[in-house]
Amino acid sequence: MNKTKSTDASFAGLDLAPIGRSETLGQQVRTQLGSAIMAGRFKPGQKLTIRAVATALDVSLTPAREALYNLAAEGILEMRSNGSVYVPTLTTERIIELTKIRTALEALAAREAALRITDDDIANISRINDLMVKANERKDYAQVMELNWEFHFAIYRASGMNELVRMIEKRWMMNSSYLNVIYPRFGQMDQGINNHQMMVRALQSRDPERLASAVVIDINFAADTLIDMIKAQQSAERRPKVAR
Amino acid sequence: MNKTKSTDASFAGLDLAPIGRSETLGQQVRTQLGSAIMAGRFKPGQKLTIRAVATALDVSLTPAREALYNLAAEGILEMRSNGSVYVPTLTTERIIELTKIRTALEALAAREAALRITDDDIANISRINDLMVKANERKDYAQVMELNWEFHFAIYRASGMNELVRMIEKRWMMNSSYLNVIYPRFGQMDQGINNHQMMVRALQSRDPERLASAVVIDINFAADTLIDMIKAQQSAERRPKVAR
DNA sequence: TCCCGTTAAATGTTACAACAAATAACATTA
DNA sequence: TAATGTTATTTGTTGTAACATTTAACGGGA
Repeated sequence: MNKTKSTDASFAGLDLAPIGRSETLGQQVRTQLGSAIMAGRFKPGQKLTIRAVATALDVSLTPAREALYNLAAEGILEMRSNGSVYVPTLTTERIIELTKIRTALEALAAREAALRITDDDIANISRINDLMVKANERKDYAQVMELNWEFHFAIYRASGMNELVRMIEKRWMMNSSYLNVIYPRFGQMDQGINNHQMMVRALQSRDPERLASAVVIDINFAADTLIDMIKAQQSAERRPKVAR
Repeated sequence: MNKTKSTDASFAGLDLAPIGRSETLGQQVRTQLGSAIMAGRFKPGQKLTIRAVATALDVSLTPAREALYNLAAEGILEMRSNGSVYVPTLTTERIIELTKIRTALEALAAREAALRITDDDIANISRINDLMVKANERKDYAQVMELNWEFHFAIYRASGMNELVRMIEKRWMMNSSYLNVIYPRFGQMDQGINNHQMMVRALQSRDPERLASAVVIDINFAADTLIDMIKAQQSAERRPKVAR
């Protein structure tokens, strides 16, 4: 009946942290590439070769390949039939599909979050939003993008559904190579700010449906502007009047 | 103005298929493991070591590791901190979360499918359902499970959303290690048959909401029975009156 | 100039060996 | 007998080399 687990009493109050066993090289490479992608530091369509990654991060082919192929397996990078890995390119059709999927997932997360969120969480989220408004006023769009990320995921994490949050994260990463496309024209972000205030109010009233529809509006708005910009960029590339 | 693509006319009517360049070993291993998982040939919690896979399929460690880790990256297998890969175990809480996600994704696929499905598709789906009813009558439950898979995915594919279909496939694979748990008690599958007929009728009327709610009912029903069985199995394991 | 075949370079694939870490098996002691 | 320390075995990690394939560069001929 008695558990034989011998928790030596002399180690009771010491509160020792488990030794920080370092991640494997493959995981470290994966992390580095992941945050580079999230920060939009790769261009859409860019080719990521195994050897380039390996030499850039000073590891051998094995961990570089592992990281690259895992990212591809997760759908964050795209692997073509010749084995090369690319930063995905977004066509209009693909954006439409991704947006529908995001809508379904993030609306679910929002509904669950509205039921479970604490007052502290709401205060924190509201604070993030204020910071984002200020960053927008001083036109620090890189900061705006980062705070936007934090704002949304603070809400989604409140759902308590970790697997769902991970899935949403991946969808966001699929878009983030287009961050640099979006930056310049973010002056009209006022609409986005409006959406966020709707979300905060919905949180305060803890109304699942209201929050969900606010999230859906925000997603669709972002998708529409992204489509506009991609179209604008494409037509600009088609007629390069001024040679570079 | 004229495209310079030289499609040699002498190869016009020949209809030659592209040379079947064999997949890489890693992909083949991945495929084999995938179908073994789908068929429920691994037990929940089972450990899949790199070397075991490598020797079983007669390849070196490299492709075996690649396949295993990709499956883990996709969320189909579970990787623990020591680097070992396991067939995931489903707790009740996890099933509840997965079910909510499945509901969101498959309802979306159903709605889109109802708008796009052709008469031929409907006829085919109805035929699959008939085969499934017959298989159920002759208690060929392995066949029932396979036809159930075909039935659902024939609908989802009609949505035209490939990415979404892939996501749903992964969710199904997460459950399929429990197929062997489900087989024995599938006599009460009659309810499931009922659900399918609701889905077929909704397809025929091309009513998105009706189809979506039928799908949701089916998913929740399956999840409930799975939870029941897991609980029953656990309590059976807790008191092993008869020694093995 | 453009097409085509040839050659060279780049890149992905795989096996293997050496190493490190985790786990299991064993022996020892209280 | 149960806890603990020790050893052996298993298993994951990573670099390297050899190989196969793809892609780029080159050059002759129509």
